Amino acid sequence: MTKNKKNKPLKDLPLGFIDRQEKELLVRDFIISNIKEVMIRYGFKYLETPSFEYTESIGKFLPDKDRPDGGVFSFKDESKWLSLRYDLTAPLARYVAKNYLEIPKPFKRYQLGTVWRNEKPGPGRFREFLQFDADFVGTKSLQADAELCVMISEILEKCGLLKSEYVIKISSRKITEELFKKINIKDEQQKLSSLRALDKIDRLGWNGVKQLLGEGRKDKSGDFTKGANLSSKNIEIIENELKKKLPETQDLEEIFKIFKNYNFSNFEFDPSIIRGLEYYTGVIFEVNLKFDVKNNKGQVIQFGSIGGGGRYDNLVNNFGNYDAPATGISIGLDRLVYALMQKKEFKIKQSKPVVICVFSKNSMKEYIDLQKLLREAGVSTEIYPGEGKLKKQMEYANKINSPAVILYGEDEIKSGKPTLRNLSSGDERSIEIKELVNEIKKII
RNA sequence: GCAGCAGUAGCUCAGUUGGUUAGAGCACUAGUUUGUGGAACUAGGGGUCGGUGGUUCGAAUCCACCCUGCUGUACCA
Repeated sequence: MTKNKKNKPLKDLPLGFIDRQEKELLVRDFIISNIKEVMIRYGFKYLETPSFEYTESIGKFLPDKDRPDGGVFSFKDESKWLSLRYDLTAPLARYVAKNYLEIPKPFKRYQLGTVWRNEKPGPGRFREFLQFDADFVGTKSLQADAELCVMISEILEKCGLLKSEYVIKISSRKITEELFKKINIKDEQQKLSSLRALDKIDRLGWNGVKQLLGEGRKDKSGDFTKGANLSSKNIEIIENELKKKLPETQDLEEIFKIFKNYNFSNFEFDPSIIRGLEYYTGVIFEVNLKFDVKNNKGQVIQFGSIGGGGRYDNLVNNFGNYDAPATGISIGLDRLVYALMQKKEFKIKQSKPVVICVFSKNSMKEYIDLQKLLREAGVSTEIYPGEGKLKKQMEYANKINSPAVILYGEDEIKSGKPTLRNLSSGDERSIEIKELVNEIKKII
């Protein structure tokens, strides 16, 4: 405990940023290794792009503002604004536009990377998080869209999920497009707020959504949200259309046929899937987990999707004249980790070294020889990394969940038989050095 | 951004209608066998009671403003 708190730097983290512990990182590593393995088998190229991009390269909306804010972290460098990327799709579009002549067409790439969003964090949602993206650029074939769904399913199942624990929900922007034509909504703003309203079905239900399509909605705290102001007749038409159980657009009919060829059935047609992003043009999908996810207080929370994607045929085009229709998927890895950690199967071994206690600095050579012997045999081992009484060393070993402690004091060194103490049972035995590895392996 | 609620030790919280040096549990440190952890016991460290200003003889407690957090909602290109 330090005195004199005044003028000390803050030990707090900025809003929405967190330290991540080993337990979580190991699960993440496990997922990543599965992703890489699947991506190689599916023939995707591995790409990395920088964290920063010119603001104008990853968002067409900012140039005339003197301060680009609204969701991204930005700063002005010399004369240009730079931003931390907020997703991996915009940088991909930039990459393809920049390297169009060299890359194979179609171009398949996957990427793992941290993205940043300057938004209000929520449970399991942070301002810095890891995303996984896989995309096909330069093809209109729905084979690509279908393969993304099959591929993500394979990854999830490799990670240990059962078919009953997740589902891919599918729809198409063409459905809402035709719907707007049918009820004759032309105002872009009105279309947009209608889409946003529809996007909230899973959370607010049809009741809430209808309020948002109409005049507006008052939430639990008493705050009022203005709606899209559609007529009640039109709202009714929308509801009826979107409650249909069968797809009526050509792209969906086709992709379902492809799923059949893959013998892939773990999907659901759900016309209420919208996806917030404006750039989608066709098939859209969302990956939803079906088991309960709890917060740290043990309450079941509304977890929503862990990712999704869809077809965006015009994004690359924004950079120039290359016509590069594309489709892709993004997964929020940290959210997936958060959910998977709650499943019992995910007890991944953390590092728990055997601790060699230090009795005397004069015996360091002997400790090091033991340590070397054990480490070379593949046993996680450490010499107590400090000084202090045996009691303190035992407390340390206990704290780090060490399986065993080796006592190698003067007497033991003289007789050549270290004492091995099993920390879970408390048993203590004198062991020949050549038997040490075997004995320890029994304990671990 | 908007709305509601909250802010007392590292953590979880108590603090009675404003009244002396602000408390507990856990955690931490040191002891209770100078070679033995997880239990127990003893002692100890650690708080400008989120901040600033005000009301009052007196404020953790009342008032105003600000900051931060939680929840809902919006935004999420």
